[in-house]
Amino acid sequence: MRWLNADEQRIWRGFTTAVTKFTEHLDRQLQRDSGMPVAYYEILVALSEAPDRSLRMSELALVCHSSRSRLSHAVAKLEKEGWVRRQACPSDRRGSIAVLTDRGYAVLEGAAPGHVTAVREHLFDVLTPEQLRSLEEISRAIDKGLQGECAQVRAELGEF
Amino acid sequence: MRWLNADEQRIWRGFTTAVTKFTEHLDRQLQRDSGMPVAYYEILVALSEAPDRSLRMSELALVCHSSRSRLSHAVAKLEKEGWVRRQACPSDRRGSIAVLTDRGYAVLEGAAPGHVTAVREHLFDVLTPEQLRSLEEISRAIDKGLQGECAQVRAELGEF
DNA sequence: TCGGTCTGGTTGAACTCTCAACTGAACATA
DNA sequence: TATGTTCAGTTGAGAGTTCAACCAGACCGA
Repeated sequence: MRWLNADEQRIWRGFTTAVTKFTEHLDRQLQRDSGMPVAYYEILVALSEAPDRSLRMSELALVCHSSRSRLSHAVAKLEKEGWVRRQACPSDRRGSIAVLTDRGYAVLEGAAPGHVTAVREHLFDVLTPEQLRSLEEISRAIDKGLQGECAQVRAELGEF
Repeated sequence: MRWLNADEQRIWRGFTTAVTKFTEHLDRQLQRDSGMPVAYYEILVALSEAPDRSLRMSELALVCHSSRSRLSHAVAKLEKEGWVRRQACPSDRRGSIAVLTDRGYAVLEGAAPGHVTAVREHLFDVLTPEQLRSLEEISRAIDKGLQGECAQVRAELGEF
């Protein structure tokens, strides 16, 4: 087994530090200004972009990179807030369809500007166009390298 | 306020997707193979690298980019496992020093190879040297752009 | 049509994290 | 020495996540 050498360690720690701080900042901003965690925001976004502002739970889980369980709990909470409602799936009686309510849409409209601003300020404004191109490639490479794993998890646990 | 354009959205989503999948993979691997979340692993690493394998709680929080509260809960758990113990700080009676036990060190030795392998497989092995250099710069830029925010949070909440 | 298996989704318990409140010690000032 | 403030760390409650167990409907071969 090969350890990380000094260069690799520096890169690794720099990367995790940046990602940790960045995601925590976004989470804190959204929680403070709109009272919801990023995970819930992403559910609302996914629904808002779907036809009829609705998606089956399994589709939604896929889009949000969320486990079924997590999504189920989250949608339960969002439903209690009145931002989402669930309705039966006509074609498959096992299925359940999450629908973004008007109130949910309004909340999303209120939350989006602050969130987008935070993303812009701390990602797009601090990187050069060249670095952004590079970041896209890097993301794609990491994602691709993870395909196998995720498929395996899906197979083993019926998750994702 | 400026929304993200199509290019920016593609980059943004690619980035969050990659980061989410990557960190979840690491967390799952460590939890499955060594029964601990990455956050706890990082505490053990930080202690193992400190002189006498010990650090004051506040130092440890700083190194781990963790809030005092989170760290306190985490160390309580690690103490219950017998991987860490707390002792009084001689120079400041408010202080508390976390010490990595031999058992804790052994657990870390057992967990490290799998974790490092996962990091290598899904980060260093999928990126070119050029991309790694670029990633380091990108991380540094993001981190730097967040300095102000973190200082502000520190000031407001006495956290970090 | 029956039984077995797979799939979509939910649930509860255990765990981790966050936030705010709190304790006790240090420090500064009068 | 008394008082107010700051600092280190802990605690408990509430919120979100994970994991495993579960239910019910769909699917499939005999």
